[in-house]
Amino acid sequence: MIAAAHSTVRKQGYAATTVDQICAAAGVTKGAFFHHFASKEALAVAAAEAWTERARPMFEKPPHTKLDDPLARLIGHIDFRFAMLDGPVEEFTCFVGTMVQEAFATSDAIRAACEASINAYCAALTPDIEATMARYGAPEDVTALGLAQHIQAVLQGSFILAKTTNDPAIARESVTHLKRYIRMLFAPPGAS
Amino acid sequence: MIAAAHSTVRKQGYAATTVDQICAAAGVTKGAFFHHFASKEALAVAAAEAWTERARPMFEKPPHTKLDDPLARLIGHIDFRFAMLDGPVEEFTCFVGTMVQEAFATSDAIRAACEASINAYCAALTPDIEATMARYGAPEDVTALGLAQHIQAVLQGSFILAKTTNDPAIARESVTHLKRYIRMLFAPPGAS
DNA sequence: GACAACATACCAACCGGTCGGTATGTCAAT
DNA sequence: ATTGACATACCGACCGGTTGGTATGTTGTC
Repeated sequence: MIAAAHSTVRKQGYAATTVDQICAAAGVTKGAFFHHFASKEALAVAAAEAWTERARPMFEKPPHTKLDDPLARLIGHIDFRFAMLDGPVEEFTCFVGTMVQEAFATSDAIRAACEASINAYCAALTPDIEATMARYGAPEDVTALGLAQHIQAVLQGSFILAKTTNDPAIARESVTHLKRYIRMLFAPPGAS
Repeated sequence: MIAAAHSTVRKQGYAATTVDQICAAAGVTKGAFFHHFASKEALAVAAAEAWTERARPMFEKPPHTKLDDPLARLIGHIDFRFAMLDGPVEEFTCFVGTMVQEAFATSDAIRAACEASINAYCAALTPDIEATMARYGAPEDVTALGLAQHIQAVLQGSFILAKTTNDPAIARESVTHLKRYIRMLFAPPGAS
């Protein structure tokens, strides 16, 4: 049911997704749904938490996570996210990013759950950024968490652009700019 | 009615916004609504087109548009967008960005209207970027339109982050990174 | 008197959520 | 080994309210 919510909401948004649709997609009845979740909102919260878990392997599995240089790991992560920007738009966009757009002002429970999921992503990115900053230096007002949030912002924004064109190409362009920014940020001054 | 749609959709999303709500906010009856618009979807398309017009003064009015240096105009625009990131989240976020998230897969008319609005924004930004590239140079695979789209992506992404925290601060951080990126991109090589 | 610009009343479909009931255990006392 | 008390998981018909949209009436203007 949570998986059904993920795919349906990513395609249609939260409000347009009905409980019946989720039930049909998950192959359960409405009785089963309300046995496990107190409300549609409760499912949304649970699905946001599950989304965090679903994203975790991204920081553990790929080969680039084993590299020695923290900057190489960071660039490797960007490349990894770049490679994900392929195929139908609704298969690489972010569930919590989609949902929080509709719910931030109407359901604080959903908003907070989405915030926690985004925070977890940024927190997972922070150690490598910190190590990179320690090794390569960085402008004074750059913080590891702030840069992690900027990476997240570029990804979320690229998803929106991809939705407007219904094509991942425009999203890849933006992530390429992000990669160049990070390279420049940590390049020794004066390098071409 | 279009103004009512703008504010209501920005706060609640498209699907959660009812025709009755828009009528109430605009102070008209349902009869008047369906006299002017064939459907809720038709209003959405009209509202997306109106959004483009509403954004236009942004490229003509502010003082920075009169500067001689194209890079200064570009940075001035980023500063201008930065300054907008203040107050309640639903008052600076993007109507078409919010709407396309929900409608890209279910209504191609709305998706196309949102795409046109975003395109208009990027096209308005492109001349200054082109002039900047001509004067200051740029990496080979950078295009003016691509950079304009990246700017748009960062803004859209920062809106989403602001929605998760219900606070503009996180969005300003991201735009600060964007500004630094543009500065670095067009800085003479070897400058600190 | 024709026509645009509304207002009012209404409708069928749909929505989230409820409710009585059933099937299948589990576990302890007999 | 049987029984009764209770818990969990689930079913699907049903409900009150809401939704986008329509049909019909009214009013002011050229």
